[in-house]
Amino acid sequence: MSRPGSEAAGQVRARDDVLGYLLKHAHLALEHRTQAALADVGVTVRDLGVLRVIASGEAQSQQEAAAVLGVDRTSMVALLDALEHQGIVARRPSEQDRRRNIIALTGHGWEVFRQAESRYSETERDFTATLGDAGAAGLRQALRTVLSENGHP
Amino acid sequence: MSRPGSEAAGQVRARDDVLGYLLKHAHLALEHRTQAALADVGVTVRDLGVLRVIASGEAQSQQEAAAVLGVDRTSMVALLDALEHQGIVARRPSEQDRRRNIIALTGHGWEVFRQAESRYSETERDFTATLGDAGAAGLRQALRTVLSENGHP
DNA sequence: GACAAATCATCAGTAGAACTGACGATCAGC
DNA sequence: GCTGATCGTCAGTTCTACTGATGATTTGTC
Repeated sequence: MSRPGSEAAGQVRARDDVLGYLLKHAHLALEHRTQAALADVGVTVRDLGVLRVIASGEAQSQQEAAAVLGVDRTSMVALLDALEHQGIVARRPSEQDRRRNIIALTGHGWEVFRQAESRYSETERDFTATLGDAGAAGLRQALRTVLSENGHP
Repeated sequence: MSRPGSEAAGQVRARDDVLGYLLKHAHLALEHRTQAALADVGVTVRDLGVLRVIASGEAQSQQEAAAVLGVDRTSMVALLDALEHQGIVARRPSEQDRRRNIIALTGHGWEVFRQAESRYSETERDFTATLGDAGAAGLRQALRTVLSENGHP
């Protein structure tokens, strides 16, 4: 049991043993490096996430994209407004359901996406370099496992 | 090379292969579960982080705590204001340097911390249950490695 | 076919956290 | 003793997230 006082420190878990801390800061560090790598492509990390779900076909409508990315549907509006204004994505009403907006990459959008994804892959490879290929794959697999076991789509 | 069109999807990396996505959502999922587990203790996830660096002795002053946690020094003021108001932490000016505030847990603060940390540990164990002890340790180690290799204290 | 309920995108307003720039108080170097 | 730097604090700005409402449209029910 922890006692108040200077000797108690040894009984408290060090911060680099706390999974929440490790996940948060690993995410932050990678995001920070990615942001720098994407700077001259003209898109942000958030944008790249949106582009990815559109390009992969995992999402067709705005709400699908929002759900996959875990962002609010109302935030997606502004996010797409900016991308549409840059000529990277285009919205058109669905023919089956005219309430929905089908979002797609423009020709220019594909070029931007290809370039941004290339920069990102490079950054990620660099980020996990010391783990080796097997270690990086193991890390991904472990994260996939905990996510799927904790109610993730 | 990616071509615009419906056949391009297969050539785009799936989202659950993207490390940034995995890290972000794993962090979010754990934070979400922790928040629920801490609800009736009366502290937030952010608070627990602060309590931990104080309890472990990793930080004595406000700025040290802010630096370790990666939060802004100005945000730390409000964070500590709330904890002090709840009687969980106490500020006193350092005797060596009277610009600095030494922050410490009160007796009640230690009790709250002990309880919150216990809830958190349980949540974390549950979160990584399917990985097994070795798998969870491997995940932590991999995260520690990439962090230290990417300029982290 | 007509009506009620649900869904999609949007917008306005609100709340929270991060960051900037400034301030007074204090310390360290010269 | 003076100058420059550091610590905690505060005010103001920005960014994101979330709530609640709206209009347009679809789906289900009678």
